[in-house]
This record gives sequence, structure tokens and C-alpha cells, in this order.
Amino acid sequence: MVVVRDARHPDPDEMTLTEVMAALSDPIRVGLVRLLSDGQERGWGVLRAPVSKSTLSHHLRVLRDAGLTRTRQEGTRCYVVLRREDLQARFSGLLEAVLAAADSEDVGSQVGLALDDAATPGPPN
Amino acid sequence: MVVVRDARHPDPDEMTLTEVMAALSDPIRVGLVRLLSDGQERGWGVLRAPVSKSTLSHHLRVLRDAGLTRTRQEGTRCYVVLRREDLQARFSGLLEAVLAAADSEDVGSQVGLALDDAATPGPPN
DNA sequence: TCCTTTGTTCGATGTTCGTGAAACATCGAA
DNA sequence: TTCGATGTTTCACGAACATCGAACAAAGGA
Repeated sequence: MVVVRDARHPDPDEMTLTEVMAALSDPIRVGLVRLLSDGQERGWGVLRAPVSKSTLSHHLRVLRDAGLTRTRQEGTRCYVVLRREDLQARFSGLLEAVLAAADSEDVGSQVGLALDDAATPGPPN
Repeated sequence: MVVVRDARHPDPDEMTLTEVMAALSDPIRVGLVRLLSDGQERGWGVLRAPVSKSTLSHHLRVLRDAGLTRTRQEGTRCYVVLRREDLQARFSGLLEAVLAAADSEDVGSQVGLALDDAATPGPPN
């Protein structure tokens, strides 16, 4: 997956509001953001969503391009983390408001973690 | 414009986060929201955007369907107002965060008011 | 009654989006 | 080097979207 090397991670000042809003207009992507909202870095592999591998990859790309998440590659695996601080710096209060609304509405509840290592805190030992 | 009679104005609890986010993922619609953010009711006719009449009508419909604005008809004219309280009730803090971000980025600056009665405060006397 | 004003709705068109299957690229292990 | 695991990219497709011009509908005025 050569892509991660090309991974575009916009700086806070390169993020655009409309791109972020568009990224958050899909339930699956909102679900992914909710999943990552605890600040924990998650392995790509533990993410579970009712879509194919390629579609999930697409959604993660949209989130990354918008600046919502950061993807890190380690060996053959990828890890995703929410860019809370950067988002706060650029769009103060937006993420919190979205997360609160998403929780109250339970948006993207179809998205979850693999039952086994559901707590995968990051890179394996 | 018989349409206003069919106008769908969702209750706060009928609004969905993803629909609101989608509505705010277009610069012109964000511009319209910014224009209405002072709480003033504006006449359809004073709204200026670099799109055709039908496209503007479409954008206003998207905003209305998402619950962001309320449209009122008076005689042959229409008036639009931002539903700040309802949005606050349903998505606490979201609108404020979006408006702040939109201002700092100057999203939708192409949207404006007619030069003449730019301050049309509502129904004409 | 006829005409003007004001928006809405109806095609039509080109673009973007969400989706999956399949091919591909990269890394680590055998 | 060969193989398996892990994601990414390409391709294709239907649906949704942004856009416009034209037709339409409702309310007021001449």
C-alpha cells in the first residue's frame, strides 16, 4: 500500500470547512470519527464497517484528505488516529459539537471494532 | 410559487446530523447561512448569489429541508430566516462553531444582499 | 380579465459520490 | 525468492448533486 507514502495530511490552515463538512456528511465516516474520538490510535484491521475493504479505504481517505485523521504506516499495517488538536486549532468547538450530536443520534453505530483485540491501543508490542 | 405551502420544516428532533452537514458542505449554502446569521429575516429577492434563480431556489430548499432555515410566504414574496434556537436545541454549539469557522475562512463570500434595500428587515411596511 | 412579479418545478446535462470486484503494491515471514 | 497478509488503486456502475433554461403557478395590480 504505497498510498500512505503519498498520504496527504493537510496542515490546520489548509483544511477547509466545506471539505470537513462533506467528510462528515456520511454516517459511516461519522461512525469512524466517533470510534476514534477517545484519542486512541486504532489499527486499520480492527475497524469494522458494513462495507467492503475498498470502500472503507475510500472513507478513510476522505477523512484523511479533509484533515480529520492521520494515518501512520508501520510495516505492513496502518494506524489511524483522530487529529483532535489540529481540528480544535482550526475549527474551534466544531468537533465537540459534532460528536455530541452524533452521540445523541447514534450516527454510524454500524461502525465498530473487531471483537477480539477491540482495544488495540496502537502498534503491537 | 405554490411550493411554500408544501414546505417541509422538520422539527428539531426530526433533523439529522448528516443532512445538516451535507447542507453545509456547499459554499453557497454556507454563505446564505452566514448572511442570515444575524437573525434578521431576509426577503428572497434581496439574496444575491452567482447562480441562477432556480439554483438558488434549490439551495434554499436544501437548507430548509435540513432544518436550517424557515421560509415564510407573504403575498407573492418569501422571507427566509435562520432557525437558530431550533438548531441550538438539537445541535448544541454546532452552528456557532460553523459560523466561526466560516467567518475565519470567509466561506461563501460570493453570497450577498442586493445593494439597495440591503437591510430589508422583514416584511415591507 | 390580462399582465407582471415572484419563486417553484421540470427536464436535461455534466459532475461527484458511494460502492464493490479485481488487480496491484508493499512488507514480513517461510 | 516465493508466499501470505494488508491496504490502496483502478474500473465500472447507479444514485445523488449542482446547474441552467424554460415552463408553470399563485398573488396583485392595471
